[in-house]
This record gives sequence, C-alpha cells and structure tokens, in this order.
Amino acid sequence: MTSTPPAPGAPTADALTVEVVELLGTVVARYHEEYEEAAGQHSLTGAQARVLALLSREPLPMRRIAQQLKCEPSNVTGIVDRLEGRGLVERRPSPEDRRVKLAAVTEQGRQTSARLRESLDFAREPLAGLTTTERTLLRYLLQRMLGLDAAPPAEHPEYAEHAEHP
Amino acid sequence: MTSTPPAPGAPTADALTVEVVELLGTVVARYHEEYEEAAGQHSLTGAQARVLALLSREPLPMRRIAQQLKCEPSNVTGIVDRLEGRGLVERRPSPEDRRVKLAAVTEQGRQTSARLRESLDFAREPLAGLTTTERTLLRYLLQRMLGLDAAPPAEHPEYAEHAEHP
DNA sequence: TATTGTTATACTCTATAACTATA
DNA sequence: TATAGTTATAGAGTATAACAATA
Repeated sequence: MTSTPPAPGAPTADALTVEVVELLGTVVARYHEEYEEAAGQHSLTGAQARVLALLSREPLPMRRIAQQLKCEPSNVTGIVDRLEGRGLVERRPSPEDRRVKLAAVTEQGRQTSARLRESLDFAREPLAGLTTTERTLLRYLLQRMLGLDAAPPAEHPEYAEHAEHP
Repeated sequence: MTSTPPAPGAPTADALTVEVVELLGTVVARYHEEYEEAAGQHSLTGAQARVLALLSREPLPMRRIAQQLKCEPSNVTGIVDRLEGRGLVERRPSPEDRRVKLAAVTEQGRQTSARLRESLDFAREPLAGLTTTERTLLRYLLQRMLGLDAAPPAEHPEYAEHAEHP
C-alpha cells in the first residue's frame, strides 16, 4: 500500500496514471472496433470510411487526403479508386493548378457518409450513462489532455451541483 | 445560438456529446499514432507489438490470441511466425491438449516488450498536464463510460479541493 | 463428429521508388 | 528544377475456405 512516490527524474508513471492509461487503451480499442464495424455495415474499410468522412466536409486534393490519413500519397490513389468505383466519390480537375485532382463526394457518397455518421454514434452507447455535468467535465479533461487549453467548467467544482440545465 | 434541443425519440446527439465524441476521436487517433510509432522504433508492426505485449503476460494458445486481437485464427499464424522468426516468441506444445500450441515470449521477447512498454508511455506526455485530482476524475469518468460502475472520487466534487495528496 | 492450428487464396492498406504531366 | 498524381512492387494484416492432427 505504499503510495508509489514518483522517483525524481525517473520517467516512471505512478499507479493512478498507469490506470488511466489502461482505461484510455480500452476506450481506444472499443472506439476502433465500433468504427470498423460501422464501416463494414456499409461495405467500407476503415480507411475508406475515413476518407469518405473527410470528403463529406469539402473536396480535397489527393495530397491533402494523404496528409490527413498520415500515409503516403501513393496509397490514396487506390483508396479513392475504390470509392470512385462504387460511385461514392469523383475526381475533378482543380481550376487553379492542372496538376492537382480534387476528390469530392457524389450525392450518393454524401448520403452514405451521413448514414455512416449516424451508425457510428459512439455518442449514445458509451456516453449515455454520463450526466451533462460529467460530459462537461470529460470534455474539459480531454481538452487539457490534448493541450487545447480550455476554460474549466467552473472555478469551483460545486458548479457540478447546478449544471444539469445547459 | 439555439441550444440544439434533443429531438424526442430521435437518436440525435446534443452538441456537448458531439464535442466529446470528437475529442475522443482525436485522443484515439493520437494514441494510435504513438503506438504505431513506438512499435516501429522496435521494427514491429502494431499487430506484432500487441501480440508481444499479450504474450509478455502469459503464454497463450493461438486461438486465444485471435480472440484477443478480434481476428481470424488463421491470421495469428503469420504474426507469430514473424515474431518467432525474430526470436521474440516461441511455440510450445500444450501438456493438456496435443492439438494446441502455446505461444510464449522468449527472454529476448520479454526484454523487447519491456522496452516497448516504456517507449509507449502515453502516460507522461498527454497526462502530464493533469493534476492528481483531474486524473482521478478522468479515471472515474472513463470507468463510467466503459460501464465499469466505479465509485465516484467523492460524494461532492468539493473533494477536488483537497485531493492533491493521495 | 468437433476442434486446433495451418495452408492457400484474395483483398486492402502500407511504404518505397520510378514515371508523367504540369508548374 | 520542383511538385501532384500515378504506377509498380513488395510486405503485412485481414477474411474465407479447405486441410491434417487430435480430441
């Protein structure tokens, strides 16, 4: 029951941190499973679903897609090929630079993307059990984890007592 | 500035929930990037690193590995083959059932696994900015998300004011 | 007959390198 | 010459189906 004192200078993580990291690992795993499953229900691979979601926001040059996917540009060719082969995406020339091709969702692609977005509502299932207060708190903690320097829900946590009505 | 009223009966997620889901997505993405990168530093793929981590706890029948990875057993053959080819893992016969083969880490595999575990310390980097109180809170919220029905840090959030000394 | 692990096959994603057409 | 996209190639993960050894 020793309190695992943080060894000075050592990179050792304390027990609490290790626990949180493991929980994050579990959340990450579940998130991915559900994402792949939702994509599969629309006969899409994970990568295809991600590109479709990206393009449903705005048309993008192939190069930009690669940057978003953090993969080599050559790989995007095949992924977009397959989406295009199914009529979900199309390639357009860029008006500004004749070297670039813009990938854009078709109307069918837009619909598929919308249905996909619904079916991958990690929202309800995992978050349903949390109150508004807890979700607000979780948002804050995740923002801080990501270095987004967010404003705390309130100066004092008592806020939680009265925050049920957003 | 309308408050996005939850449509009755509709599965629509409110704005706060959507925000939390997107943050989770970002955390998931970063977690994966770091995991793959850490694995790559040891010339391992993500799947290989996961199997190695699994086996560093205890030897496992091939079938069990597949269950943990949520993939078909036939795929495990190749992954273990590659780990075995590098001397990180070995196959042993099961004393109980001559059909099953137990995959187990070698001494070298154990060491690689340990070094891998250190280098993928998502712990410090993302969590370093959080206080003990915040980490405790985050642990609680993640546990609730996962349906682990955890005990709250305290009945009243004021606890946070005095929780700095675990 | 059922189960374990494997092999064979096909598809997708991935990185690398070379090619083309533009700039 | 530099850049955008593509092609070619090879390695890895994945699912499916068929197989041998064992239960």
